[in-house]
Amino acid sequence: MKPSNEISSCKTCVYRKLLFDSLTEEEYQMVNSSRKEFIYRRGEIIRREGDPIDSFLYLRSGLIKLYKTDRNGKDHILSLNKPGDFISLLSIFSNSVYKYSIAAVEETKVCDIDLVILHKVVSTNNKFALRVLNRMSKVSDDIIESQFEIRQRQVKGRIAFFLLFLTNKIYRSHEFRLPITRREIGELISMTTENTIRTLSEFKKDGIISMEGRTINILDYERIKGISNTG
Amino acid sequence: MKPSNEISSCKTCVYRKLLFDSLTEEEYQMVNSSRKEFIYRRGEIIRREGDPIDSFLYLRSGLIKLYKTDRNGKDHILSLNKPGDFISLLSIFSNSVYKYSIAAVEETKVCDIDLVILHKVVSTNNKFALRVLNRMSKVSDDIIESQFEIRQRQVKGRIAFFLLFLTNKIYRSHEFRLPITRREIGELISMTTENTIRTLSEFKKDGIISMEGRTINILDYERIKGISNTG
DNA sequence: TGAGCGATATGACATATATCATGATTAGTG
DNA sequence: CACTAATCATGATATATGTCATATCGCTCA
Repeated sequence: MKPSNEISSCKTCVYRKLLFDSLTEEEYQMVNSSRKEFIYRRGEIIRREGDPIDSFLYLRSGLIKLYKTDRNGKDHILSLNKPGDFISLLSIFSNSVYKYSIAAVEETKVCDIDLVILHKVVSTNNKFALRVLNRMSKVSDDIIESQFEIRQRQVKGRIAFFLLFLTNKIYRSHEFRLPITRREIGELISMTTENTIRTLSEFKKDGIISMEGRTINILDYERIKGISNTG
Repeated sequence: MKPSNEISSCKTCVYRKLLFDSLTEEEYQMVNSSRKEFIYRRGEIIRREGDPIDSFLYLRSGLIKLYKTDRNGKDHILSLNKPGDFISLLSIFSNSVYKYSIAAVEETKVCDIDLVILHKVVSTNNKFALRVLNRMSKVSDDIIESQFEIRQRQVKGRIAFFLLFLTNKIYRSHEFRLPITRREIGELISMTTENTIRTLSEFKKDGIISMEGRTINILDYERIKGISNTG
């Protein structure tokens, strides 16, 4: 991890209207001056489960995973998050600790705002507080929702669901590079690495996707949708 | 569902200190006067997924389940909640709709506070707002946590985990009546009714629990803990 | 009070998924 | 550039779990 040298500000941030457009000039100055920016490379851990929450994290670019490690040392990925999502969960209001770990799955730029500053702004600007709240609760809602979707499917349906997730939510394209290893896909949808690989190979053999290493092309979108809906 | 006739107030509520002790007399009057109380019997649906959120619900006595119905009509229970837990999720701040259904699994008394009133108090009393926020985020945190615990175990471990949950979190006793059917247990821990029944029977045959209909007695707590930790 | 339905129970069998083994390929690193 | 370790890949087999069938029990309500 290293500090970013890029000159930037919340004002020019593309995600500004998601969050900061309700701040007064003074509030904005407070937030922006306390703000640090960090760059993490693929694999780097941004926060560990149990770390104290002392800042408000905001994903500027890249892709991260939220995950928890179980008692056997096996990781379970809760969600993949892209810019615009909040990383810090609601726990930041209870001044608690992280309930899961956060790692970069590709080069990722993170904004870091001191929690004391954020609290100050939140307590004086009601509109902003509500905005923060909304964005944050979305993260947990999404986790619960996707876990629900995963647990009602079996292997093929889960893989299909995951491919649709990448197609529609992450890349908005039928062609993309898998951002995570097959092992991580397994950790995300609760199945073994072997079965993940096997199922992707099967999809390829059946001609509904093409696959060259990490590069995937959704050839038969409707068929994948069908598998996601029935498997 | 029927209105409760019991004379009660937030002031004398046993859960008062969890939430209402930071209200001024005036705020308290506002909340308490808008407050309605309802009683639901076992099986009654309190809210359905998709219902608009127009009130703040608070569980006074009884036990409820939060659940979602999948595309095949199968229910998946997200959590069992007891008094002191908040039913309304954070979505109440975005004035949205329920993301899951809520049903009573035993006779349950629910306090219902008009959302407009709650918003008013929240926007003027910061301490209260934070309190509400904390209690509400706990519900989603708990759901995510328990789903994580379930998904890392297999059948026996899940049943053992569920028995420990009832023992430690719900009844605080080694002897209790199962609040839900075997089918619902399956819906909670993602397994079939048959396997749920089989596993409970096996635990009984092995002498680690006694079981007479819905009445369970944890005979060998350490053994169950062991199964929960390794299975 | 008894007809009927859901819950509990259990066995036989089918199937999904995990595990283990073994190579080939790829990516990172000195 | 070569070495090492991770990733990807696939088959054989074991195991966990689901499915289907059938029976009893015990409510609930007409």
